[in-house]
Amino acid sequence: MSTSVGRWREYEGSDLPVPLVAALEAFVEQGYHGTSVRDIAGRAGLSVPGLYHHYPSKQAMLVGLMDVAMDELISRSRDAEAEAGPSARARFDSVVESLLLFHMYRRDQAFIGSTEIRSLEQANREVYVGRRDEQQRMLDAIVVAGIESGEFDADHPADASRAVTTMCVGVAGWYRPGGPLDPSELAQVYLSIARRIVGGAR
Amino acid sequence: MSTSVGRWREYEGSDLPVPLVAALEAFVEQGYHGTSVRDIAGRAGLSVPGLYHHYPSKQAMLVGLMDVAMDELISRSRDAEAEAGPSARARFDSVVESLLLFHMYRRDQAFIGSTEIRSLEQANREVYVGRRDEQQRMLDAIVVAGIESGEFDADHPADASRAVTTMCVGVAGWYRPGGPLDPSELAQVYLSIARRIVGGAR
Amino acid sequence: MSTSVGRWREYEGSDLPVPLVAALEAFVEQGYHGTSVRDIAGRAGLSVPGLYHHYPSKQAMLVGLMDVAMDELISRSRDAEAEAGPSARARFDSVVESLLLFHMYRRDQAFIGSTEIRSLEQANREVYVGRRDEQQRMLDAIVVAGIESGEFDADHPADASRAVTTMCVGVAGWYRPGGPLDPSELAQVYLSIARRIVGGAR
Amino acid sequence: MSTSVGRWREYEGSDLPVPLVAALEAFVEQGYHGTSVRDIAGRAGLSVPGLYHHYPSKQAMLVGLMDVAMDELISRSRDAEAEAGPSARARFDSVVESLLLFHMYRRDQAFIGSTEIRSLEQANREVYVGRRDEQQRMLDAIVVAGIESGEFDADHPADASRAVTTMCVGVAGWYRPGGPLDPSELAQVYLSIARRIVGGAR
DNA sequence: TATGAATGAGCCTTCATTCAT
DNA sequence: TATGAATGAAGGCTCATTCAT
Repeated sequence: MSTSVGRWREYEGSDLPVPLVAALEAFVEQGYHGTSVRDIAGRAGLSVPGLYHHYPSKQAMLVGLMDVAMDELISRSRDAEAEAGPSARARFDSVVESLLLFHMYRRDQAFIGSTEIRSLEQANREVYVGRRDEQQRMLDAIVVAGIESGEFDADHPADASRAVTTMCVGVAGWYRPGGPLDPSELAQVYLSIARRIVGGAR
Repeated sequence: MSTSVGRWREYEGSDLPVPLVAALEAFVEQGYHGTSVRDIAGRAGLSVPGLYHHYPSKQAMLVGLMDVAMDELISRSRDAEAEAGPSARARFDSVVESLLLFHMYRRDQAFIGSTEIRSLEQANREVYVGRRDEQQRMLDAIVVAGIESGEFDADHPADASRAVTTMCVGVAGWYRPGGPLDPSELAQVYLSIARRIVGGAR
Repeated sequence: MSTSVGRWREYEGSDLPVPLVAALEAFVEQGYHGTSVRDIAGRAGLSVPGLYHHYPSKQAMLVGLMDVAMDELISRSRDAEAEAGPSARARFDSVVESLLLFHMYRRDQAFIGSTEIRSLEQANREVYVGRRDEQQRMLDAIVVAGIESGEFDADHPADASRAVTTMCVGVAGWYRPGGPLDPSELAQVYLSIARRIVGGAR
Repeated sequence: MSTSVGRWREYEGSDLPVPLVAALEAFVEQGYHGTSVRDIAGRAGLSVPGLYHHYPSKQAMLVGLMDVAMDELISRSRDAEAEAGPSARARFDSVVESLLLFHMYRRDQAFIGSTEIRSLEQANREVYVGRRDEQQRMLDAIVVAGIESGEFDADHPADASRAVTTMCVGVAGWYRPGGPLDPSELAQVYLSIARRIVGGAR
């Protein structure tokens, strides 16, 4: 998934293949180990071997799901940062907004991406965690830069950065479309909280 | 689990029965559905029927684990609030500190308490979620009180309160004993972040 | 497969169709039931339906393989016998040599022909076993004739004949090209053993 | 299985556990890969998990079967050789008779032991083939000793020894109890053939 | 002719749970 | 109290085979 700079705020329905949509739904409801391949196949309108024609294993579906989500998350947050220009505050606002939007518009994928890491097999997990940590370091660097430039005044930059990420990821755990605020409004609410966490002049 | 007022900061090893300790370890590593009863029995040094002698089902072990944890969390945070006196800021600090300490000292139980809710059977889940929401409402009320009294200045009290809780719960996802800061030091770091979220004079 | 009289000693590469070569390899390595149609198709460089275009079923491939082998075995041993003239000893030598050569030059086919009989479906098995028994009777008759004529002195003609056949068939179980003796030399070694089994003057 | 010297000729019903008897029957009829665990369980009068309570895998049943058979074969042939005293001819007669009796009285186990080697997993196969080769070397050594002593006059000792073994093993492929000759009579017939193969004075 | 996609049936294995002892 | 033995149901996955294209 790649978005042009400026398009990181725009979301359409995910173009996930039908079997992955089915797997995603099932994993969200029941967890990876609580979901049977038969269940996924049923939701996808396929027979079990029909499903295996597209994915060689249940694990491959989880990996596919998590990879697509991580690709999109990284792509959108990079675009957001690139668009923001050099100021740490602008980059922080842009990246945090992109994280928040992603965790609302891609709620289910984001939820699985944070709760099913332990269900990845060793090798897959290592790759995934590496990418996630890289993503975290992007925000860490912005916070550190903002403190060095005097734009932020957090006492513990790494913890502040982690708290912001935790909050953004947490959104995927409770957000449901159809509430009183739409995603961009909610994003502003949580962005204002995130700004408080890193501090500095407002 | 009940603590006297004033003792909510003190933690000893959990007095969980051996089978629940075994189940807890397994659930943390592999998740509820990824863990077999045989695995739990093996970790507990029991035969499978021996385990069933103590708990009627795997689900009962999960419920037991989550109930014990929620009992302790509620008990400690009530004690913390009671000890703090009437000021919203003092109550906020006390309760948030108690949440943070609990999520470090009872990391595994807290982790399971937040990640395996979907593995609870319907009836058990309803009861548990009710208690969790009640716990959340305790912090919500403090935040609202602080805003009304002018102690806090958060624009969106409910979201601020949820952000604080999310951050505290998130601690259980990454905290490991043996880091550079001990739990009480780390609690101060995150408490300072929580204070920023609700704002107001410092 | 048909050979002119006098050519029963001459072997070229088997002209087995590609899919049967693939099936043969796989059956030798893994057995009939241990081999999947996908495996055969892969070895043959065909898609699965492409393979089914040539053979209607896996069973048909086994039958094809065993029929070709039995055709060739019978054809060659008949030619060998015909060439030998009337003497029982000459016919014995000729037929046994042809058996030995066949089990070396057509080692894999001979191996499958003796180990996968139970994998033939009832009707196919009956036909195949009938042909194999007919082949055995050919050697039996020579041994009996040799005893009646005084050329052989085996005490138990049927058992001697079976022992000779068993030994020849057994060759397909261990012979590998590239050893110190070439097939015609090895055939002489085993022919000398066969002669001892039926006995008589040397 | 261990037999005292002198008892290597005596056979009682094999004391194979019920599940192994069931597996043996099924493997003989259908081959290892052609046999399902359900089939074995059914023959054994057990449910499938009941069967797994006793054996951890289908492969373990095959290994169990082949190990028991090889243990008994080695034990009996060693006893037979020990009993025979120093003469090569006496040792040959004794060992070959023990091989023949074993392949009749333990026909099915011997049959599986020679036809399902390729169904053993790598590691199991290596161990098994090592033991089988060791067993073959026992007969090889006797034949060589007999040639050196002048008791035998085979031209190709290794081939003669292999031919004898092949013949003995082959017996398991066709022998059925209830024929005109009982095992000890049949053993004498085949022993006389084996003697011809190694030759020497009679 | 060739193949991507599909499937009913079945594979080996493990599940949570029970019960006689 | 504890456990060896057992089981119905289900697990992930593969089988031989088919068919629309």
